[in-house]
Amino acid sequence: MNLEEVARLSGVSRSTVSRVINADPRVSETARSRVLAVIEQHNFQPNAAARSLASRRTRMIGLRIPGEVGFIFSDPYFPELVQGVVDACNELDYGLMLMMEPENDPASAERIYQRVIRGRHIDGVILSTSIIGDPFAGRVAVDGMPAVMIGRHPTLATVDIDNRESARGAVSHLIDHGYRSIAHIRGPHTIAAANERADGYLIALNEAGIPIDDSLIGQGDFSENSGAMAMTALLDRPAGRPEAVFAGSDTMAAGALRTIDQLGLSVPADIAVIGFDGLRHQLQRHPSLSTVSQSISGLGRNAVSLLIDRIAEPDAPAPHVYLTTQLVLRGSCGCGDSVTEFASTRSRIGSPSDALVATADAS
Amino acid sequence: MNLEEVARLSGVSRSTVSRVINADPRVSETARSRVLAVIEQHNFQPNAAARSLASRRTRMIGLRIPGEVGFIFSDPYFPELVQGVVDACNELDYGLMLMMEPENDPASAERIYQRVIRGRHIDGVILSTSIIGDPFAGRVAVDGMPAVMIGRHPTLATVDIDNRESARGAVSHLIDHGYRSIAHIRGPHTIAAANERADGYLIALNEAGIPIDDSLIGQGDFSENSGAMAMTALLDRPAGRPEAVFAGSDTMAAGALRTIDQLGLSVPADIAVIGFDGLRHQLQRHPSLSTVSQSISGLGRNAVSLLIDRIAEPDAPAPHVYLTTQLVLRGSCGCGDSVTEFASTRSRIGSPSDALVATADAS
DNA sequence: TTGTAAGCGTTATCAT
DNA sequence: ATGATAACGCTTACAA
Repeated sequence: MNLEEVARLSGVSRSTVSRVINADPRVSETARSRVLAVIEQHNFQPNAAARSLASRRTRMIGLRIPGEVGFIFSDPYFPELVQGVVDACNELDYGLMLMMEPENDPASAERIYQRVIRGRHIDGVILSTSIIGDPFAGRVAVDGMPAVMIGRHPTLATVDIDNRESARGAVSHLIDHGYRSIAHIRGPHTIAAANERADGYLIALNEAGIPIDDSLIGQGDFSENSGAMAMTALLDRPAGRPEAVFAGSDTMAAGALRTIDQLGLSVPADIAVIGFDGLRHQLQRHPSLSTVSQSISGLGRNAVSLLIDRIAEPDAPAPHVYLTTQLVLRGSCGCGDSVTEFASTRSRIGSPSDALVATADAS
Repeated sequence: MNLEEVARLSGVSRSTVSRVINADPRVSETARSRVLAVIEQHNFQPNAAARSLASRRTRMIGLRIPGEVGFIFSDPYFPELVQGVVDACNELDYGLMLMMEPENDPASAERIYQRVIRGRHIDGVILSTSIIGDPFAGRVAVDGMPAVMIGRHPTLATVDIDNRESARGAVSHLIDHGYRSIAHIRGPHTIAAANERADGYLIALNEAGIPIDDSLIGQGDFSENSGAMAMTALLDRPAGRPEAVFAGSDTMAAGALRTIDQLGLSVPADIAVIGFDGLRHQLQRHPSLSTVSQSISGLGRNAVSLLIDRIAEPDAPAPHVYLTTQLVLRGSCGCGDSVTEFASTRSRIGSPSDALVATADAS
């Protein structure tokens, strides 16, 4: 069954059937209803490849998760992101192609790139994490593939949160509690968001006139285990254990809490903890985790709608959208448990508050 | 740049270029090298839609995760499955389309089905979870879409583990420890694997002559929280707390352990715990979780390769493949921590050991 | 409002 | 081994 046959059965031309299917207003009611009846009766569905070939649009977008993030298993970040992207795709009748490169296989990554991007399997692509030095973002621009970065990028359209200001706020809050020896468990230097959060940590200390102590900065990779190990090192410092720790993600915070528990220390009495992400998961424990909450699925949804816009108007200026975050105060930072106060960064289109990202016009 | 132009630049016909691209042996070395040079030079990549239209194959497969599983966030099962599927797709140069239905929106689910399956966006589909009464599996067969079920199904090709035998083994092990009051935290009745694991639990008790006590069977939904709540109820039983609990998933076991911790009870002294899945994640805690370990990514990889086979030979008999599981004994069941013994179910093609699944010929 | 006809960029068949 | 040429099933001017 194809357009031709539907046309024959409804006594109209192929073009008219095509118009009906594509909701073209230039069709008479009688023709439309006849065609729709035939379509209904035969449960006809137009062939995707033929549509794509003729219209030069596939109604598919890609979600690219870089090979550098080997922590997909241990961090609920990606499942939540995918959920947001999928939901938006479903609403807009777009298909989603998952592009995950193998971790250490550039040849394979290149094959995937060629087939999917240059072969025009998709109309546009969402890049999920700003990796320092990642060539992918530059290439899609060269190949004329519409793209949206979740994270920061000077020329691509972006959806992001203000990582630096959010982190600064969290650490300032710890300082307000009276803590002065505040540690940070940071993510990889190759991931932009990790650097921005570390920047926010430094800024907050500077603002309070607290000297920076490098031994208070632990290195993690966003996995729970790395958080636990970094915490172990921080508690072993010759200079003594810190009064508080700001973890670059809730998952690393969970690891830190595990270490703290195992050593028989208590939170927040012995050491206060604040995380970053606002994963539902971390609500369960006692005391529950204070954190910078962001809507990860919201990032995904916004990225999709932005991308669809850009597919329609590839030459419009690339917008940079920033979503709000909330500082959610619960038990682990020293606030009474079940207390929830909010301090929001502003949601806006433009540049983050510190104006470090190259700006672009709003859409 | 298209085939035509490559042909012109290499001084051959379009057909020859097509043959080169598709590794057709009937091309002279001279022609092949000339064509390859031009392709290389212009970085040519054939258009996916045109290929699909002419060849009637898209080189894309779908992974369908049913809307019934609302627990995607809280369970690392799906990320790991996706990883296995993606890896296999990458190796075989197939693209992966994610199909996740919204939870309570049949109309939207239907739209997705029509567009993707009937519109022939994909060459085949992997169905990720056997849901009782789910019409999807039946429909793909009707629509002539090759499919592989991860789980059980009478007519479709399947990749699965022997849930019942694995669960029986785990519970038998608890019985061997001397426990007689053994609880089970089970998954939803709509999910086949949950029922099979519950069956295994009952069988093990029967074999040992231990009477079934319904109050020892807690209901969960595979989320950590549901495990915690079920455990709370089990510990509150008027008949007293059980000596051991077999959880239908590691995630629910983690919830149960949380409850046990919070009540100040200790594992395995006060209560022994065995989980199911073998998530890396659960290795970290003390005592670490004894569990039935399965290779979730292996299920995904096998499903892909099986699916590709079926796309090539849709009329071959549908194989049922069973992967091994291991009973991994660590601290939580009462075995000394760091002790690891293995009891494997056998990996095989055919029917599970209890022969409850309709059999099919091996491929 | 409708139909005609020319693509879209491949693959596949059939000669040569 | 190579080249014409006809599909593949749709969209989209352009005509009517």
